[in-house]
Amino acid sequence: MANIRVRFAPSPTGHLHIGSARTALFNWLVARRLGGDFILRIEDTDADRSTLAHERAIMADLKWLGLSWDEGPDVGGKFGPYRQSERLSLYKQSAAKLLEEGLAYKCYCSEKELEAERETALAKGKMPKYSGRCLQITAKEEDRLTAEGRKPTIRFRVPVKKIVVKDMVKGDVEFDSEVFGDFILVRSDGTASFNFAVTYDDAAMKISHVIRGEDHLTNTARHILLFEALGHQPPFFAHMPITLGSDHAKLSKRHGATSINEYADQGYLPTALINYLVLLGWSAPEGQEIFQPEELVSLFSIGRISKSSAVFDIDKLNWINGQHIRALKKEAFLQLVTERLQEAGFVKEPNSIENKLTLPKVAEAIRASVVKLSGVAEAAKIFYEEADEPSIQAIEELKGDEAKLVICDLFSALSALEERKDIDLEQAKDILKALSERLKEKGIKGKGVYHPLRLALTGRDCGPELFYLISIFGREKSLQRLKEALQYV
RNA sequence: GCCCCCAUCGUCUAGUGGCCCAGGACACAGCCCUUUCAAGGCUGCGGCGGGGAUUCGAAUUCCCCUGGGGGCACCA
Repeated sequence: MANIRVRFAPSPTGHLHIGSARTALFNWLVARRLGGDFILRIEDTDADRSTLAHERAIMADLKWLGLSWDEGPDVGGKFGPYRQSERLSLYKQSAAKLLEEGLAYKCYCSEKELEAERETALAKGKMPKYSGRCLQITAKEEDRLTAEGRKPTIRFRVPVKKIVVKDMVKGDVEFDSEVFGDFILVRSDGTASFNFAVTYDDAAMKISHVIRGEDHLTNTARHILLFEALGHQPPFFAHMPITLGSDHAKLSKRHGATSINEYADQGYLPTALINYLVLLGWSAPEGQEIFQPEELVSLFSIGRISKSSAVFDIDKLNWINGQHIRALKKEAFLQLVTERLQEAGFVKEPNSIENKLTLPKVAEAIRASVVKLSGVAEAAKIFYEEADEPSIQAIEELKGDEAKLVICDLFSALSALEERKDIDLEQAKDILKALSERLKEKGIKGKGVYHPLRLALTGRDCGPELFYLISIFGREKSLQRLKEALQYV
């Protein structure tokens, strides 16, 4: 199959939605997998709702996800322009031609009249459809209506026939064109309708595969008719199941965060989001579940897209994000942790000598417990804030003779170290090992050793491993904390 | 109301007539590891919507029912 060309065609009416992102992803995967082109086309024919700011936001979201396009309004391409608002004259020309060929006609019906018609049809239990009344209109009537000030729309004269959508996901789907009436190609204000602009552009831009949500399946029947009228071979179609919320209704704002940027803010990794999104409706042949984007590119196939819609499950996303966080290279994770700690105000000068030394240790110390990046500050705060006031229960625990012995032991071990010298991870481990051996002789071990130390150092009963604490705090801060703890003893 | 799509554990899914008294993952529960939490490991819980038909044999094919979803605009 030569020249694979796929497109993602969002309307710039908001941020990039989870569902749209998934559509974009599948298109991108097909393009990258088959060595085709991925085209970004902005469908802004609805001037009231479309804004340039939204267009930019969507592009930023796509870039954040790592979905790069080969042609688009910003990068150009051979088939531009890539904003439908800039293609209006093309649509007009095309519509004029259809009019001339008798494949379309002018309709002078007002919105009010159409609304009344629709209600009648609905009441009678029919699929609402345009009657085709204006098809019969005479030149005289036309003059009269024009004189009245009516501005016509241009309707497509839908041929009566059966249409088979050969869908790569759903299989052959048959429609009877009689169920949908002559639909509008050009609105009375002269702008193209969605159905017309989409079809015209997919033809003009030589799109080979249209991959979009299942909600467009009925439209596709119309589009096929239009492709024929336009004298074009229709592209291949793949309608993927849509994403549902937990109540099994189409995913929307009331289900919580639905736009990509919200997930970015919460600290989901773009690779994790991609990983999760692809799993909503696609599965790898070997059952693999965790992938980097490049792996997906080599594994993806339209044939393995499932037919039924999937429910968005935040628990699984969280798990996948954790997997991706743990798979991150040390430097990459360090960078992300540093950013979050700066935002939290814990780190002012990431390049200071001290931070250069401790930040890598902090990052690794909290890595296993972080699900989302938004949890970084919380997990790392023990290193930057004052120790918690020990609870009454903790104080009770510290009061024991054994606890006192343990704390004093570490105190003297640390005191013996050279002042102002950094305690590295290995050294910290050695110190604790030696301490544990000394105390073992006195019959104190396991929990009896480490628990009091953790309480003394952090005031908490959970957190990263102790050697991290000592190493990151360093000699002075550790001694200080131990001394403070001793006052409770 | 009409048209279209879909139907395997709570959720995401594997499964294309015998390999399936259905496999994996998340979640949940228990155990192990561990000073703790987390991570990790192990075990468990849990499903082919119902009814017919085809067949020696159906999760898998066909029909009906039921259920869910989508569409039906001078919105995209």
